[in-house]
Amino acid sequence: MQRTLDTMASLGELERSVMDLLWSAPEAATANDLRDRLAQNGQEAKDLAVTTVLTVLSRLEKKGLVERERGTRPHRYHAVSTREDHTARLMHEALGTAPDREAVLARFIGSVTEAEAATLRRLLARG
Amino acid sequence: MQRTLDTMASLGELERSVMDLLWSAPEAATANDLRDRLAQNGQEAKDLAVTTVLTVLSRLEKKGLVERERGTRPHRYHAVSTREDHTARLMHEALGTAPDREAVLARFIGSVTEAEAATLRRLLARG
DNA sequence: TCAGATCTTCTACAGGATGTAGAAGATCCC
DNA sequence: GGGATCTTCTACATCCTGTAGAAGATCTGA
Repeated sequence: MQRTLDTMASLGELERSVMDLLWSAPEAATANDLRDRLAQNGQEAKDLAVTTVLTVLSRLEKKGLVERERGTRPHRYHAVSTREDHTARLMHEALGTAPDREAVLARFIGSVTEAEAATLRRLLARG
Repeated sequence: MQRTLDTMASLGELERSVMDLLWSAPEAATANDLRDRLAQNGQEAKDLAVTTVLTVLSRLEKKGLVERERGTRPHRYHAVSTREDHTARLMHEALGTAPDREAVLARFIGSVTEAEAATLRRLLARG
């Protein structure tokens, strides 16, 4: 069963952890960097083989979420887009799956906090 | 690997097709109804065994997306929530995965059509 | 330059999710 | 009661993800 574009966006747990690390650090990281940081992640600390991290990075690369610099010797990896862009795109993809987008937006607005609503008003005002 | 709540929301192709049928018809449907409708779906017409449809329905039930009326003899199935509610919830879940929700909303607004932006303004105005 | 260290790629396997459906058990109607 | 209809159980294939060893590639100090 082929995964369509949108379902591809759903990441596994480890894939997600790696993306979180790449997203929260500004610098491109090596597989070893990531391995070490994963080993020190408070609650869900994972002591993984570097090859495991490399495999995950390759898969993320194939999914288009990560890019690697092949020039440097320990390859360096970085997220292709910011977490915010990625998340916004996911939201947009979800929105796109429904025929009546306005109705979806109506429900969505209803489920948003007042603070978020205020943010939205502000963003939509100067637009 | 346990699926978290949000990843559970990502459906397979057939599961998605069945949900689409349940969402677009007002009446609760039997497995046979659905089987027949799947067999007449223009492009991606699928000629499936009824048991296949039943299996999928059971799985959707387990995921909380579908409810079945056990009273009637051919059980009747219907979606638990509307497509719009479901989609809005997905969007909200996506939003929840990012620490900086406001930044996500900003990107999201940027990717929305003018018509949708207008809808949002209207919805947010009377709030 | 060469050998040990470091790094990457290949290959592999396990477990869960999904598509698919037959066999067998349950229920209904004539 | 018995054939027809319906549901549940069981099963298998494939894909995705987690996980990592083996083997190949590359680098670096002596």
